[in-house]
Amino acid sequence: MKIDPKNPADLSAQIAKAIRDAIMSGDLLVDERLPSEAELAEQFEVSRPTVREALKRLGAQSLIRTQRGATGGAFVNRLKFEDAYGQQITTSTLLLSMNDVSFATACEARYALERACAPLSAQRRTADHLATMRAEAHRQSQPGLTDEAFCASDVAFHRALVDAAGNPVLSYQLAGAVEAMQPLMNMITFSARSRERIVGLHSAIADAIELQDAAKADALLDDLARYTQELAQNVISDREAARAQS
Amino acid sequence: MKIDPKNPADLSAQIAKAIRDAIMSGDLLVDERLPSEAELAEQFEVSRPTVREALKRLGAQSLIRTQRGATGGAFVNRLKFEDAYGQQITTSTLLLSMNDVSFATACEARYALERACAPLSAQRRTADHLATMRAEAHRQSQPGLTDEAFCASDVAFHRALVDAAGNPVLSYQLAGAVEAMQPLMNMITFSARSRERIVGLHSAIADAIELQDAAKADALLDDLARYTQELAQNVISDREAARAQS
DNA sequence: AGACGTTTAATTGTCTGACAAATGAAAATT
DNA sequence: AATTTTCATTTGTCAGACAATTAAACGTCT
Repeated sequence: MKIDPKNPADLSAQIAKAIRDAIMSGDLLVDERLPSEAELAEQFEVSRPTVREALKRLGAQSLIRTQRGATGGAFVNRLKFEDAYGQQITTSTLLLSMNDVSFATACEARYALERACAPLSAQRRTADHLATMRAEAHRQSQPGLTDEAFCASDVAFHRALVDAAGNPVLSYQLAGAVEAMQPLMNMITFSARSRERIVGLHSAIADAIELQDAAKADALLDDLARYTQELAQNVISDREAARAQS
Repeated sequence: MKIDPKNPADLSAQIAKAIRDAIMSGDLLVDERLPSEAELAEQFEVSRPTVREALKRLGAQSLIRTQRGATGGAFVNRLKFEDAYGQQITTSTLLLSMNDVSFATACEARYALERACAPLSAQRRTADHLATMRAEAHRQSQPGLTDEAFCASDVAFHRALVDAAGNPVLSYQLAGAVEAMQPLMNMITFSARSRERIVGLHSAIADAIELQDAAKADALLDDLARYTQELAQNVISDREAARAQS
């Protein structure tokens, strides 16, 4: 973990890579303490600020945590699912917004992934998950709700559906897809009529999950996906019409 | 983008957050140049090393890129799917290895996600994707292959299957799940007999995708998932038996 | 005037040395 | 023995400096 070619640029990146590799290969174990910044500087034959830049890079990926004081230092961090959620959501959100990903593409991906969870969710759903889904469906039926609040509740509903699968890996993978969709969803204005239909589908999905009817849940998610696409298509058409008129 | 409470610790983290928020909110556009490190230091009323630590954090997330020279500086980076792949894979790999995620859980997630792609892949597969799948299946049938090479080819096969769906968001989400499985897959030693069966399933999957038979592909993936779980279970059982004996 | 080499200014990358703040352990005191 | 004080270690921050890189501005020659 100490090879640095004589390329005197990107030193901090090279050091970060060396330490990252050591962590990923198991050379450094969870909660193990790294040498102090001064020692690392000596080992790598660089200055302390350079070492610090490398450590900050690793900190940004939640690979290490630092603590001040006598027994402090940098420690290999046990990467938690909740830490990874945040990073995944940031990355996914930026990916969608910076690459001109169409609503259709993102929506297709989201519902494809959710439908992958549905059979497992139907099989393993607990009372907790069902209660959350029903509570969110009920909230969505309140009249005074803003579009943003409606979307947020929609995300919460689908999160509960995904979490019901009882597979943290799936929950993690889908967190990004579902949450990153929210900015795109916010462009849709939901009429009372469309809200009614969505809430109806949500309730039906909750019913199917409760009855452990995976095929029904799958079909309903397919309906919901189609309807969401339809709503988005209308928004896009309206905009183009308005632009043609002006 | 310049609020810093008088808390004189974690300054670089606060600055990184401020800039990150500015990027995510659209205040800073893609390819826009940030102020120079010296100007940022002045704006935030901190020293240049502190600013640099903040920039390194953002660089680690591929949110900015830096360039030296007269017209250089830090620029808001257009986050590419390929950049995000790498981060997702490191994060997913560490998540699995550091959280005692069982092979069964990871495997279940992986195949659930792949089965979500299958219908789309069947619908949109190109000659390229089919050729890759068949080439990898053929490679897997070579006798002299090491277990690692077999696994790597397995990953390539499934990557092609996922990419055939023609949805970059899906490809991105699944890259982590599929690649992060590889270290876990490597614990399995594949006998000639089990390889034969896997290759057979792979070929059959390629056939189903070529014929655009989504139901068949789904059923075959289910078979493959079950068989993989069975192989892993055997490895685990053998180990426990060996431990009990010693 | 145009092509080509040179200088120059701006910017990042790195280094040195220093001090402040936090923190736990050891030492001193009650 | 319990509590307080001191102290060493480590991270967090700062100031100033120099090297390396890069493109634009400038000058020179044809």
